[in-house]
Amino acid sequence: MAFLIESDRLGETFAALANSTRRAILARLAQGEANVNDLAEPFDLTLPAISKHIKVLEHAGLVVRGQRAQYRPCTLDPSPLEEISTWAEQYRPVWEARFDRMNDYITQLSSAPENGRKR
Amino acid sequence: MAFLIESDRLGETFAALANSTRRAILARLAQGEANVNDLAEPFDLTLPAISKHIKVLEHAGLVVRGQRAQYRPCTLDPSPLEEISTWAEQYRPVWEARFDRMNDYITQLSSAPENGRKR
DNA sequence: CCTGTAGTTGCCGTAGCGGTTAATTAGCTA
DNA sequence: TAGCTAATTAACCGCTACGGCAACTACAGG
Repeated sequence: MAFLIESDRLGETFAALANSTRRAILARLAQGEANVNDLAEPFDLTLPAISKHIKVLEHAGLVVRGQRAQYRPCTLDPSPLEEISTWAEQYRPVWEARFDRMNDYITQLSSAPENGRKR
Repeated sequence: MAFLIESDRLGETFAALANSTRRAILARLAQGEANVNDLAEPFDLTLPAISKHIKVLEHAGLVVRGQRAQYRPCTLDPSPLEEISTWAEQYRPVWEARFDRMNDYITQLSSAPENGRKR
């Protein structure tokens, strides 16, 4: 009965990346696979907290989990990062145009007869 | 007494982008400046709700506000988008390596003697 | 079977988000 | 001045995020 439940993958990715601990975990995983304890080590957080962060990343598709004995190794899946990069790149024309408009603005300012008076 | 309050600009940007309404507002602003009522029009939300979304975007540095009579026009500031694009691009080597590994995997598959059996 | 190690699940408290309605501020215009 | 339009603020509600602790599951090895 999954009716009209927009999944918003992009939003989920952004939400996952909004947390600095999670971004740090991703950075660590970019070096290669790691267990939960390894990932937890740099942080002043309990293991359950890290476990939950990992679950968020997993749900966002950023982390894939394995199973070897009692270890559940994490690996980075970068495809959502590719997606958000692509999304952001949509706006590249805007931030490149910014300089042009800035120039326009400055030109306007210096050629305008007067500005900023209070009435 | 603002002691040890890490500002986490990147996190704030990601958090702002995590909401689809806010991303839609940005998309609209990419076409050019707009007032709050204009921005609210496409959504099934009250004006205060939109006003709050705008404040989030403003606080994240994604929107700059003006003042003309009773209007407070919004314009897009794309620099945080440039930042997150740069951040994501850090991982490009990872997602490009993925294809190589995929190829390895496919090569393995096609040279393997049989696969996909259920145990 | 018991013990140790790795990790997850459940529950709780605090805080913030996303939405509403109602009231308020700010500026134009008659 | 009064009244209209634009937008924000205030107060409130339900829900979720993030952290902790305690209990639990899962597997390996003696």
